[in-house]
Amino acid sequence: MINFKILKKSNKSRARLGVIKTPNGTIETPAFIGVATQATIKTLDSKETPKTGTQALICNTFHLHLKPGEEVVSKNGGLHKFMDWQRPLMTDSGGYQVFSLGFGRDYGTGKVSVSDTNIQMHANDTNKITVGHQPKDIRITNEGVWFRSPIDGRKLFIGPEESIKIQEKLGADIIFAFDECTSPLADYEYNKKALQKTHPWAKICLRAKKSKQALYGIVQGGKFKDLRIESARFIGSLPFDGFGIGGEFGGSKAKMEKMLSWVIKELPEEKPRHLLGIGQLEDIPKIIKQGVDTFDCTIPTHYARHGYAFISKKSNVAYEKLDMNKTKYSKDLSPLDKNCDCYVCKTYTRSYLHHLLKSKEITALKLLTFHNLFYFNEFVKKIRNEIKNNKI
RNA sequence: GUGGCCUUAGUGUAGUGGUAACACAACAGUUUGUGGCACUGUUAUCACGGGUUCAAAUCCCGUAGGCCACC
Repeated sequence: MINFKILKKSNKSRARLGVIKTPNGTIETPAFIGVATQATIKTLDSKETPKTGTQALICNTFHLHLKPGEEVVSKNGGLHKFMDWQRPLMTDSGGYQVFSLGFGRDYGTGKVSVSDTNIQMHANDTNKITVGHQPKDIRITNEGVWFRSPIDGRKLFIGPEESIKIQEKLGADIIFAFDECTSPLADYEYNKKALQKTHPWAKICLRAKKSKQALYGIVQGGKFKDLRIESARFIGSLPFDGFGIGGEFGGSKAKMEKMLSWVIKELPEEKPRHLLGIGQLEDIPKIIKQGVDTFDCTIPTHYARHGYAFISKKSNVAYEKLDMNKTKYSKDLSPLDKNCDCYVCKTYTRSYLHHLLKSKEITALKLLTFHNLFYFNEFVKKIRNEIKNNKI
């Protein structure tokens, strides 16, 4: 059960300011949701994470089903107690793993765009995936998906009903419908057929849910306008508590904005919208202007573990990405970001962080994770203020 | 003093006649509903000087430096 209140609508864009009330606290929107796939923000514990300004987390059904299993989580008193996070919590349905462990892995592609090297590798592969194709390691049927466990190789089936049952045992405040996330390499026909699975699955998810958890439906349709609109109309007409927007967006930022503009117009105004798995810093103002209320993204935490820090820039460019592995930081006595109020920036020099990274100390990953999350949350907080002050 | 062995990218090594390989480092890039340090590139006239050969890191001679054994 959640309650979404819109406090203010921008008159310059579709952006809006709001509050999502959950049984475990509130989320001020627009909000960045931290990715805690395995029931933790990697390197941080549940006492540290709130200090980054992170309001809510999203865990993953597929991963937690495999390890430790929803029964274990349930015996621990549910996800909130298990991970000591008495704040808003979401679980992703496992639908993304249909892509990431399937065609995503087969072709080495991300979901947003095919990277430069992959563009060359797959120059002739656009629309390569068409109706009838199956990924190597998983099998997608009308009823659900047969996965092979990355842990011990055993086969396991997850369909809409299974996903909901698992998510009920996990016990997050907001759960997601099971969907098929398609690849950027999939053609129109494939995406059309995928909707013929995702849409019935959405209804099954609604019927299967017995708990009072909030359930979000997920809009798919790839980069194709009529499919996106069809999906948004269908999913938007069902009695979900909110809506996720998933899948791939045609490879460029401009197309992502366009896709959002098609979809969001079709969704009920009064319900929250969550954009799944986006965004980089430059994406965030754009998606908020399109009317996105919450979004999750691995960028701040994932990059931190590769040694990158996001910092503010003096010039008018929004931000800068520092690779703290570079030798040039070995004697740099300045903080990561002198405009940042997080304790990492108040305490340590770049020189120290560089040293920790080169020494392969896990503290390096922790400090960078903390700073990056803090930076992202501050970034979004500023945008909330801009909406409040009629600037966007 | 005599005999033997060694010298290949910043570092450590592979390569015993056909136009230099690997690891780490360095440098440049990638990462969007998370494989916890990944991926993709770039970087050497093979100690120096001669010689043999169509062809030399590779064979021969000399020089320099290093290691070992013996007197």
